[in-house]
Amino acid sequence: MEYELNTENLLDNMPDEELIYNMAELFKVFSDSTRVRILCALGLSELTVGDIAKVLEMNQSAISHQLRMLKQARLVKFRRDGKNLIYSLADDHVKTIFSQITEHIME
Amino acid sequence: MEYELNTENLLDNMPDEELIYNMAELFKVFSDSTRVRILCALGLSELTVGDIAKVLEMNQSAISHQLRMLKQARLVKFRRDGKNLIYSLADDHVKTIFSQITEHIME
DNA sequence: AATACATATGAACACATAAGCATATGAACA
DNA sequence: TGTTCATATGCTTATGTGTTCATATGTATT
Repeated sequence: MEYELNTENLLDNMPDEELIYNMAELFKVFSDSTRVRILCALGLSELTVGDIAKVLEMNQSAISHQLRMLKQARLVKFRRDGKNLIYSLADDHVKTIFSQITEHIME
Repeated sequence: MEYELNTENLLDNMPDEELIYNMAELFKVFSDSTRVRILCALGLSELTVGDIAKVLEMNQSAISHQLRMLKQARLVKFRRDGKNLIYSLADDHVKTIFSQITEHIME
């Protein structure tokens, strides 16, 4: 009788497909340096779209497109102030995740 | 005198470009469900390439390509056992990062 | 040495994604 | 109501990415 991997037990203990998919989707949001830069900037101060564009020296449209993704992922929120939309980080997980990753990179 | 954002202070406090780039690169590794599934499987047990292919019901070549990325990112390691290469998770950060993300998703 | 087996690699293709341009939306204020 | 300003959106293009197929590499076994 040959050794054979018992895949059943493994499969039973694997997180379900939907969770894995969602994880990957969330990571995808962090996987672009423009978005990471936006998040870092917002980590320092709440900012309008125009401000972000200025700080990152990028097109307003590009920033707007990326903010859309960040909103969908619930990583940023915004409030209106006159004609401006002021964006800020949605919660503290964002920061925690960042620090973990940074730790890994630093080693 | 109009309000104007002082971008200098912000820029001074932004992490440097290289770190941001590296962060994004690492997140990129986590941003594909195949890779996440591989990492989950390895979280449960060390496995050969063939085993992983079986468990995920995927092409051996596809797994091999993805393992390459995971190796480059130092998220997995391997040792040889006869004809087989046995892969396992490289360290505990991987798990920590996972749990943070999961928490965020669950909310 | 020859063969079988496990894994890696290169090329090709199909699909996803970011950025820029042009333009639409929508709030503020004259 | 019309104009202005900040932001969002649709379209297009260039670039990147995952998978497959075919094949190479390299280790064990006879």
